[in-house]
Amino acid sequence: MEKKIEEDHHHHQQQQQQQKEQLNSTKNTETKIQQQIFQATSSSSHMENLDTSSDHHHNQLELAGNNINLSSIFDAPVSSPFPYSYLEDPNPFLDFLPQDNHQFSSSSNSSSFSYALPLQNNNTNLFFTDLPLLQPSTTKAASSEVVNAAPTSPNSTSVSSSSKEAANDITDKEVILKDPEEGEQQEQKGTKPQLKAKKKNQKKAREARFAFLTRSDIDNLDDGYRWRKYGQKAVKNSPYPRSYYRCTTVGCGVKKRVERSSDDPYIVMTTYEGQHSHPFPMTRGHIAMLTSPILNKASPTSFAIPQPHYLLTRHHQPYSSMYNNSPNMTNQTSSDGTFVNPRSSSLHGFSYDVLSQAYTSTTSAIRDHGLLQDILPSKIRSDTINNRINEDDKK
DNA sequence: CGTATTTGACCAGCGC
DNA sequence: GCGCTGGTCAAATACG
Repeated sequence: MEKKIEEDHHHHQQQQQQQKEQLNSTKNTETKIQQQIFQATSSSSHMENLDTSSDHHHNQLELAGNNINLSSIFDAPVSSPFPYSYLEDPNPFLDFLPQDNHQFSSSSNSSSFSYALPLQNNNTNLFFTDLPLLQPSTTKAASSEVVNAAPTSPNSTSVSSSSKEAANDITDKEVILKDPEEGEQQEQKGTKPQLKAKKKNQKKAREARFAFLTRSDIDNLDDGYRWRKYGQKAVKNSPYPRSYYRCTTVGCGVKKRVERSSDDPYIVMTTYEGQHSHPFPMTRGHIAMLTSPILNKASPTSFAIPQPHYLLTRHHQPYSSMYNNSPNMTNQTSSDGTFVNPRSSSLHGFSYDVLSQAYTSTTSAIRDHGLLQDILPSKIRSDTINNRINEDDKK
């Protein structure tokens, strides 16, 4: 059994290598491919006939009639699941996007463009980022620059929300997400009984999750925080393993899981769990960036000053695919389905509002999902693949 | 040598 | 109760 897993893993690694090579060869057509991906996801009819994962732990994808509730991928809301760079950067990534009429649209001269496609009956925020094709070593180097000199904490905003367990027991019960257990958990390391107790507690008060879809060949994206990998597991029905990371900051119990889509190896799903109990570790590059006037409108490729890797390389440019039907969001969707930036490119307010909106609006339907097979309905995934194939055929 | 990663083992939860 | 799977631990290993 284990040998088989190992063989599979080896096979997966080979696949990944091949796919990375493919990535380079298909890079030029990415923009169009990406566009098709989201055209596919924009149709509500594509939400029909979804199959669920055979993963018994995460196959609770909700099907309400023909409508899949993507919001259910979140166990619970989380206060600012994104690191500083997403939520508190005064020069948010939205500023990098085309902003005509505050609509996100495809960019004809760049592989970076964004779509945000509101789906019916979906409260979920699926953030897509369009990442460059870089070597992991580069990311690692950027991460190593991180120092503790941060100003504000992403945790400063509290979000009213509900957890999965709460949702299971008490529908629509809202709880305030805090992280009082994180310190305790650190202290409990030691004996196995303690570990058991810890795990039980974790199960009872499981941290919130926030899934983030990214297009990249880099698995462990540099989001500005420092992460230590503590595990890796083969994922059922997926050729790609899932990696487990924990924030390296003492006392911070935030975790993240990283896995690739089994159907689209270009898509990486990062699932954040918990809240950082510390300020965002700002790099020197960050400081330089924050004071740089070029950030607002300049092309990312024109950056010349030292900056965090993920910003230099447009790591945090989202597809901005916000699946959200909250009242506030509804009016921000144009008739053609194009997402309208509700905050006029002010990410600072935008993201928090979007997140809290989504979280508080999904309290009755939160289940234990959050991993890739749950967040990307198979129909969408298959559409993605089909579109990619079609694109290849056109060449 | 300190830190990060790898990886086999272990545990808990769930379905049957 | 058993088997499967996800999640975590921690010793071994790799790396800078």
